[in-house]
Amino acid sequence: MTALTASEEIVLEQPCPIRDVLDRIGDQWSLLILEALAPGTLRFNALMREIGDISKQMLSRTLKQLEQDGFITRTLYPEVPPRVEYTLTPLGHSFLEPMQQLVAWADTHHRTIVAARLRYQTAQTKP
Amino acid sequence: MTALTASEEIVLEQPCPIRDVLDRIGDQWSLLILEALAPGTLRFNALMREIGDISKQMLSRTLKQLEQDGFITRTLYPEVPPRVEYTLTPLGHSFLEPMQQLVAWADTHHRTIVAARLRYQTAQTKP
DNA sequence: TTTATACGGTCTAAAATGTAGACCTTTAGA
DNA sequence: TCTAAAGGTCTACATTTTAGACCGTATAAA
Repeated sequence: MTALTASEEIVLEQPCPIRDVLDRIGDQWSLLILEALAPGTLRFNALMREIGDISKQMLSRTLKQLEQDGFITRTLYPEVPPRVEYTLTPLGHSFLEPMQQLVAWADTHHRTIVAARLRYQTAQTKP
Repeated sequence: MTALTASEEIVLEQPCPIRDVLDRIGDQWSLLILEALAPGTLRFNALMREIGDISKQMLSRTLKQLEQDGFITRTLYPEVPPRVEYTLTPLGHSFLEPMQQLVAWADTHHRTIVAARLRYQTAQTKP
């Protein structure tokens, strides 16, 4: 019995579609990157500036995953200094549609959540 | 100039509603817990069994955050052994509506993503 | 001529976060 | 008497994230 190949492992590891997809997308940075790319193509450093507080390593790593999963494409122009452009694929765009609903929800209910948080705090500190 | 209180910090720290909400919800477990509670109230250990591979500590911690943000309520019945029930609030339910869209999207596109992943792998290993 | 800057990363060490599993309290049942 | 169950907390270890130095090349400024 031979060991599984890396790709076979990846396929078998996650039997639940929702977990498989959301484990990747729900990781603090993926979503922000996809949103940043929604208006159009951006280069690596432009993405860094756009997002603001992501480290190079995480941006690099997350972009690789998003490319791997087919959400974005990476185009390297062999110039000096090198130019690398990241663009949403149709899959990436289609993902943002249901995402917009979530973003709208967040916008609408943000105040409610902040209020709940404050209520909880005061309830804990002076019981 | 006095330091900020904890609650003031929480309010000021996150100026972006979407990040604020999704940083909490997009953390590997929150979503799974909310989905598990969608059909109805569950007790702590029932949640553990339902989710399967979450640690007690993370379940406990995440439930606390969800309660803090007003997504769920925690009801303790002072029996022995104690009984604790977790239930979605209206806010929690309303959140699941846009979430369903995302889950549906994940379901629909899961195969595409897995395929993209495999293609990427083979492209990398034999260039 | 030397120096600085920009590009798109990688590498390393340290900090933050997550995990598994022992432990706690009280009561009922074997 | 010993075990199990409830809903957690605590500790030690493992994994993940971060900050920041570094890399190679080329153009622009001093």
